[in-house]
Amino acid sequence: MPTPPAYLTIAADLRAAILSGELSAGSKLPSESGLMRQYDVSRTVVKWAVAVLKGEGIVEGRAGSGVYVRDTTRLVRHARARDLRTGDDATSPFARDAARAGQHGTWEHDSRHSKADERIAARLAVEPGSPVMRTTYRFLADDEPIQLSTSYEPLALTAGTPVEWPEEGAAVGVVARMDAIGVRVDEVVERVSLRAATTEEVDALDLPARTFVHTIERTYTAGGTPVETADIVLPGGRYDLVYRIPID
Amino acid sequence: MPTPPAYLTIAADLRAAILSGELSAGSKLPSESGLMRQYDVSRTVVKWAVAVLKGEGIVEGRAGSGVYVRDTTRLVRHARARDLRTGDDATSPFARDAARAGQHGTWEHDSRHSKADERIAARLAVEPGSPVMRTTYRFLADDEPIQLSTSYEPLALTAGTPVEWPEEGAAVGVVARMDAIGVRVDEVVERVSLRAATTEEVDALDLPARTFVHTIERTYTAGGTPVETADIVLPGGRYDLVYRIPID
DNA sequence: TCGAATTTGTGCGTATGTATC
DNA sequence: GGATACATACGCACAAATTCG
Repeated sequence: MPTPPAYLTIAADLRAAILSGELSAGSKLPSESGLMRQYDVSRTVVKWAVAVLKGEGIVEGRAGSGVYVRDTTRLVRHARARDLRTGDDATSPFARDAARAGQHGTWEHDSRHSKADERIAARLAVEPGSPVMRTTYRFLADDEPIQLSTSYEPLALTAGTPVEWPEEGAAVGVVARMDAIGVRVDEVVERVSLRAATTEEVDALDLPARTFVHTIERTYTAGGTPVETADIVLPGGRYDLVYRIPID
Repeated sequence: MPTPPAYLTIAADLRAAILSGELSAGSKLPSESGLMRQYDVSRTVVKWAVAVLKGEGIVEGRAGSGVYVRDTTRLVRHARARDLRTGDDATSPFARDAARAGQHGTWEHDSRHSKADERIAARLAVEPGSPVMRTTYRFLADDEPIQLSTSYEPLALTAGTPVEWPEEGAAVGVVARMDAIGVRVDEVVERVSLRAATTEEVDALDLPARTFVHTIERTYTAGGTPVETADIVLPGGRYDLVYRIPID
């Protein structure tokens, strides 16, 4: 049986200490010098060990200070029919999820007219170049950025109606807004994927470099016709996604 | 404007070449010696650059051979009411997903009586230590392992019935099997999460070391009572998860 | 079959820059 | 300012796996 390399052994030890709670969120790992002495290895080995944990997203290095255990408390994003079918008293699904976690959910948005590129056109079943309402969102929980989203709606559907501008009417949420113009949304499809965060996402979400994100392609349809599609970006390891699907 | 470190520049160059298709799946990256000459840097820098890409799961090193671009074609796992409500002619949801991707889906399983630990007991709403049927699965697409799953059913529900042993009856899938004993499954909840793969998962799924996996906690309920719960493990970056949720 | 060349994996030592305390 | 800590980088060495003549 081959012995594992030293840097993996050290990484495993530190990981176990973190998962057991011995090293809690926010606490500092032993310094590189300390680990060098403790394991009698070179700085190279220590750096590779810590790099493994950084790659797993469970620690974060700060130059001049130390390496710290990241907060792993998870937010939960719920997707279920009941939450989407909102009434007049509704708040947004995001605000509700934040409230469930005891946090205060807010968001910034920016809506403007745009044209569908090939990817969005295919998802909305319109011609490339068709006019769409494009809205970018940045969601904050207790003032920390926690979710990005870019939403597209075909203007052929909403132009001139009271819900043309997503954040300016009384109705909240795609289902309620479409309902207000007589469009009955009856299905939502989400495609969940995983990839490394881009540098833009690292900046916008205040993430450590080289972390992972969940990406969700969400499309609402009414009678088979897409009425909204969105690209949603969530920090990986900070979110659990919960789907509740009725059967029959 | 600070210039990015050399190793990130090299990583970005290689990543761009991969994403653009210039370096296609299965092709070999330039050797470390080649990159050292090309960028006029030390071997250390090249190794850090490649380590970034390994951490992103887009390349894979093979000692003595080279570093290769990983296959990024994605399987799609569908979760929707229509697929779960299977009739007599049904195949498993997994086999159907594989067929959609033009692959041949098979699986191995191992069922045995067991006792619910705390975690499973909470999910099944039974007392810890209660008897359960525990079934482990290993799913293969074209003979390559692609998914792991461990399923638990309370024996209080199924013991002595024709569906006690999940893979031995005529009915396929949880919904159809429960239907056969008069239990009407009406909801499934899935919680999707993300974490680094364990060494066991790396072995069982034939993954390169230190990659990510999606984990899904799935629970079927009938009238609010849990009838089955499962832990599902999928290689990150190889799977897209699609959820289709009816509204109203 | 064998051995040499190549390539990655692991590891040591050192140096400089820069952020933090 | 000085001490400490991490980030980046150079050079070297040997082991292990693979490739290929």
